[in-house]
Amino acid sequence: MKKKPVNSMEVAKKAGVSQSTVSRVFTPGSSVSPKTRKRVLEAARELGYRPNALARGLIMNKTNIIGLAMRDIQNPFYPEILEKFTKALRDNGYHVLFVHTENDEINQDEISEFLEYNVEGVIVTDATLSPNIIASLSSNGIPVILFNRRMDGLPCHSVSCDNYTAGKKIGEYLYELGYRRMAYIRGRKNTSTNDDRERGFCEALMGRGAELCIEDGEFTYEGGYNAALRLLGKRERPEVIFGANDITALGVMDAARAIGLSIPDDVAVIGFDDITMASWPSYGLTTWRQPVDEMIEWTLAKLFVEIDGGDGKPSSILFPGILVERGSVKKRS
Amino acid sequence: MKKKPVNSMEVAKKAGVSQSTVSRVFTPGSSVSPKTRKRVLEAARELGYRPNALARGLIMNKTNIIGLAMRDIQNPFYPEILEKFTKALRDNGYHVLFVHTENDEINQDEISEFLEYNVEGVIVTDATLSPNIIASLSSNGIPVILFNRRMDGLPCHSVSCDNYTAGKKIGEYLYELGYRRMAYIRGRKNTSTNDDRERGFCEALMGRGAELCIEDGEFTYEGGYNAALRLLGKRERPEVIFGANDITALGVMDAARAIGLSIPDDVAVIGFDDITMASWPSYGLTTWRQPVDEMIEWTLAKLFVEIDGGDGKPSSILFPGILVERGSVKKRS
DNA sequence: CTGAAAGCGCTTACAG
DNA sequence: CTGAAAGCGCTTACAG
Repeated sequence: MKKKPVNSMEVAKKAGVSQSTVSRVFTPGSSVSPKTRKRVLEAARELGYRPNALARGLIMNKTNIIGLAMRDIQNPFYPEILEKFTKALRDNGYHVLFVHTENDEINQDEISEFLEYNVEGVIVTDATLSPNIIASLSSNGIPVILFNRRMDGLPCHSVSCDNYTAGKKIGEYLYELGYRRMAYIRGRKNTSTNDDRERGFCEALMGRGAELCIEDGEFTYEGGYNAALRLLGKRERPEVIFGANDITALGVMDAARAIGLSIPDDVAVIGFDDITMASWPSYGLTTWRQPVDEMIEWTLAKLFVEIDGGDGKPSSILFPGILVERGSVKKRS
Repeated sequence: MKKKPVNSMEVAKKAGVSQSTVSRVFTPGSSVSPKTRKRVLEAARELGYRPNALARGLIMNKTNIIGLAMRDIQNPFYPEILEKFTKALRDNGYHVLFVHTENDEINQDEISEFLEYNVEGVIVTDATLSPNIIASLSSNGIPVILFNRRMDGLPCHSVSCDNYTAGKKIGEYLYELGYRRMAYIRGRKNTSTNDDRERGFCEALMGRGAELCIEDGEFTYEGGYNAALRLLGKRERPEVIFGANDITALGVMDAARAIGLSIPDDVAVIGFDDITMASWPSYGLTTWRQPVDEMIEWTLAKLFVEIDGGDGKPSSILFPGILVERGSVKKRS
């Protein structure tokens, strides 16, 4: 059913000029006389002409496409990220080739797509790339930016919240509030977001005489819910549970309530991310806010510099973020 | 910083064959001797060659790109849709050019992107297109499928839940349970999802001696929350509130609780969509489940038929969906 | 300011 | 089975 769209030659004929001239009219910065321009635009409008981005991309070696790979779209943290990236990229004249990654590590097929379509850069939000895949991208001169994942020693950029320090501060915060029996519900292991938060949290507690119990939660609501059930069913249940992200913490809150516990009196809960739902009255979750806007801004700035021929030196940045106190944690009396 | 990727000519030289042969090796169904194929693949692997999808798209007039336009990514209903579409499209060899629409009606710029990149089809989830934009797509032979929006008399396909009948059944269900003072919280007006649900609901109640009060809610949590506050502050508050979608209904539940009302005893709540959160223990929202998988399946089947040269006759389908009873509504005693 | 021509990286008849 | 050549729709030196 696909008809051929009109091309610049047809417009040229109609306007009585050469095809080169038509091309110039649609190339910002080219010199065309106002009269000719008008005639060409007129003809183009009548014919419904639009420059073919593929042909343009081919000859200019510039596609204006950015590859965006995202894994956990169901976690409300990410749709917001996707929306903001898409909007900002469009404002800068770029388009988004969207890939949903199934696993923690983005695979070869998913990357091939980016390579074949000659994307100008790749943003990966919550997945990692194996060193040789990053190499294959960067050997093609395609900048890669890891958003919300940290990978040291690889030829790509990364931006995330300073999860280690945040985890530590959360530990200290809870300790100072009087909590001594704590639990942490992990996200997926081997993700820097989880590991850094976990490490920071553990270190804050070490040698202070606080108990710490750890369960697996997979960064999901169900994971948080089930882990909380296990934790809260113990003889000595934790006084506070730190969920590796907000969606986990929401699961914890619901589990606690389901077995008749009240928050924060029977058990306090703290999360990480500050997704919209954390502030919903049903939850009022105390959490650590990731500075999403700054992180996105940095990502794009870096991306555009690299596309423009930046030095390609891998850089990595951590944004602090901030504790947001709501009702799910209170000072122990 | 962008280096040129290796092209088929370089591979040809290395393998000692013509460029045509290299091309054939990468074109499924072309005849190449096993020996030659092996030599070419070897050379390609060593050089890290990948066929350039843009050049291929240009010559074959087939890009393998589908344009996907989505508006309300923040509504948890849609990330799931996005994930499923992306996955299914990839399984069929297509890639997704993602556009986030800012307004209810998708605008010219957003469509230009699709046109310029020669997408083979367009899926629009929760936005509408003006007739002349649809015309410009279909005159280029690009099939358009509206997902979760109904538009009659336009040259495009549409699939959605039978919102009118569902709204009606919800009205009857509530009536039969003994509810007489009801409220409906609207989604954005002039969206078929809202209008059909509203119309069905109203008609079910008409002439039965039930009261119906309507408030605006914009399909958002905040909208639902605030509308509920208005409704529940009245002298005669409604016995049940129907939120135009689940996220609205969740806002209603939180608002009701915030002012000390219990659900469903003081006020019952019903939603629409059956998003994951509707089944969370904190909510247990009774709602109407949209048959998302079937809707997606139909969309893709139709899309592929059209791409293959279908008749282009606009078709429209409604799936019934089903009532899912949870705890937020109960029989009135 | 404008046109003729080369070339981006491919696919595909057409010969052989 | 394989190669030479044309062509997809553009941009951009190069002349004029």
